[in-house]
Amino acid sequence: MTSPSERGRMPSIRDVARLAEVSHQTVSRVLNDHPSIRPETKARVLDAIAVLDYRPNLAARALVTSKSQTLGVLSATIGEFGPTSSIAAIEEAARAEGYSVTTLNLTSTSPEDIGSAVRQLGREHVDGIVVLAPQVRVFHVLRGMASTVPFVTLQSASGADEIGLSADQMAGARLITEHLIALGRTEILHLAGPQDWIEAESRMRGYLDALREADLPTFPPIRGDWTADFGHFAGQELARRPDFTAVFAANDLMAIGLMHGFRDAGLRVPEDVSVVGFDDIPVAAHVAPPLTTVHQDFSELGRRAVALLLAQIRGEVAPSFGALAPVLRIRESAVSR
Amino acid sequence: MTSPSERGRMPSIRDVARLAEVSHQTVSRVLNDHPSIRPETKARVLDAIAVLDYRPNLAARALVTSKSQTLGVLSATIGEFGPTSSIAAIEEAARAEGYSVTTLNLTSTSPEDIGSAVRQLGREHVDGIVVLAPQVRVFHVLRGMASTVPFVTLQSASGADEIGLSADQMAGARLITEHLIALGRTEILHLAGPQDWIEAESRMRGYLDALREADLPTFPPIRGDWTADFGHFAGQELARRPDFTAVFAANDLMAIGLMHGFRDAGLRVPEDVSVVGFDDIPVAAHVAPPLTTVHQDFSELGRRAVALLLAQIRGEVAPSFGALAPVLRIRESAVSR
DNA sequence: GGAACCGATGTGACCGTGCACAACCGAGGA
DNA sequence: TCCTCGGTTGTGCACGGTCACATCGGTTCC
Repeated sequence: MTSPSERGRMPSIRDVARLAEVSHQTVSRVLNDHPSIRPETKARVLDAIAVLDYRPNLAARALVTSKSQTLGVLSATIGEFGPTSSIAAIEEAARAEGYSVTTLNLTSTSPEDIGSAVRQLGREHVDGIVVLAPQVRVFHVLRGMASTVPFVTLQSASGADEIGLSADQMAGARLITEHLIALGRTEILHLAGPQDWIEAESRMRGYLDALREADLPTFPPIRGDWTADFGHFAGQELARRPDFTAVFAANDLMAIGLMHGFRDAGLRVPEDVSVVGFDDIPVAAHVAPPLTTVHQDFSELGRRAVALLLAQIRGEVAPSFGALAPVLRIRESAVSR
Repeated sequence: MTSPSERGRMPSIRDVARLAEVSHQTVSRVLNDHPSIRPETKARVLDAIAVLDYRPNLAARALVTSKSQTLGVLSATIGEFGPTSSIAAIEEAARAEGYSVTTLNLTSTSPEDIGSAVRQLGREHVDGIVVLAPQVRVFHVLRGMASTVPFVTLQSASGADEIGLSADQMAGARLITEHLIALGRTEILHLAGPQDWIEAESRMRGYLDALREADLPTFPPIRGDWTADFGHFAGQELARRPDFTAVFAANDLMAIGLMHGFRDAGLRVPEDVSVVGFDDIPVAAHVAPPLTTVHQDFSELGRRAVALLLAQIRGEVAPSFGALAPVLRIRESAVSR
């Protein structure tokens, strides 16, 4: 004849109720901050909770409410600095609001894989999803899914009507291209990101706009894959046709690789060729020469994503954020001729 | 008079049972691959599942089995390359085994915060925890908690009796220090990681052992904080007392900052001072000069962590892994005098 | 003075699954 | 023929919460 609490089980709401000499429902009310509970009763229940070291069973709660207090993060980026910082911020912001976070890394961006990833998160009953999958394709798949789960993407597509938010990539790209122009560089190449990426497109458009506005010649952009290795390769190749005086690389990693390639080929950065990047990763300030780039506040981006998603989940009006202003970080990899 | 499945609810195991004309228990058996089910019955159930697009409710399952099929990742590292790669690998390996992953980033490593983080994961009923919190202190707190949840740490403490695994840091540090010695560098400084970090200690010991074995003078190590900014600062300071010909920095970020500092002070790397790092982050090959360092297989580490943890959860014998052999990546930041 | 109402609490059902146990059936051995 | 046994299936309950509704005592208002 042992009581439930003696059988080695975790204490349940009913064990607490027994100890506090109230009904299990009263305990539930205390847990959920129900308004009409006498302070005295509440205190007794809280005591019992403390004595038994009771913790609510989230699975049971999820079962009956069909809300898991969990957010999903769908990521299609391979451990780069930016997305990683955002994810950390998302996680922190979510925890602060009482949500836990489960991440799902996409290894491919085929529609089937995206679909099954979203379904998997659905199966886990996440209350909402933050998507860090900056490929245009992913975006379309998601919109087509008409999923029942609310979601937010960290990258906005071209249209302003999208549910998404992002630093203003285009403005940043424009800013840094104009910086190169102001330095007197007129033959400016662009080492772009992969075709499918939303951010790659925005940065390229910012670059093109700036050049056009200044009546400067544009060159067909080189398509890269974001990696330093590719930048290195591109640098070696480009050095053979030195018909340019500056390169805007779509991210810092490629910019650093690019400088390496130029070095290999005997081109001097910044004197012969100025190089600028995008993102302001932690090493950007310390490479040789220190990289002029555009700083992005990835953490703030993550926090905003959570705020937006939670508003959507709770049916509140979404807070409106202005685009995150990009900041130019002028260092030494670009100088006037 | 509507059936449950018409009320807009998700189909349950009983809806499937009704359609397949079996009991709900039979459906449950099919879902769990129970051996004694007639193939014909099983087929009928599977049909019904497909027709209704039924998905098991994980919350209900977690409630009754008190297993969540979820692994927790406790991380105390701020978005560095290594841990991030490991986490991605952990996530992938866990998903492959049918587990989902929830991450929890520690902002402080005070015993209270660690305790509450572990409790939080416990509340979420994770089946096991992977700890990427390389501080000695965290290790002690965890051991003291006698938590009921199985866990694995990605960094082993000094004792070999610990549940943990790691690349062989000491061997890697030794390897690269010996490389410097072989190059004829005899006055070798060490820019170490923070006092509390297990990996910082191992790398330092590897360094000290190698020097001692070669009968070379050791210098009191400089304590850094892993960041490139600190490396930069240290480089400028060290340049004032050039009584050394090489520096082994405990990670690549600090090594890169260090080279920057030396450059600022007019010291030539590698001619005047050779610099080596640890980790082999993606930019290491592309900075100027390309950084000689020790390569670590962070992904493999993550996979092994999951294998070990799952074995522990399932009560199987843990697979025994040899220490992950570190690999020297010889580049140009260290040369013979 | 009684009805209506409100705050504080209790009662029972229900969420969707897995487990223990029972029941049934056909085969095989005594 | 009867009993045993193992494969196959069904019945009822438990898991730990929340929700809808009932209850009860005390005010308020007419």
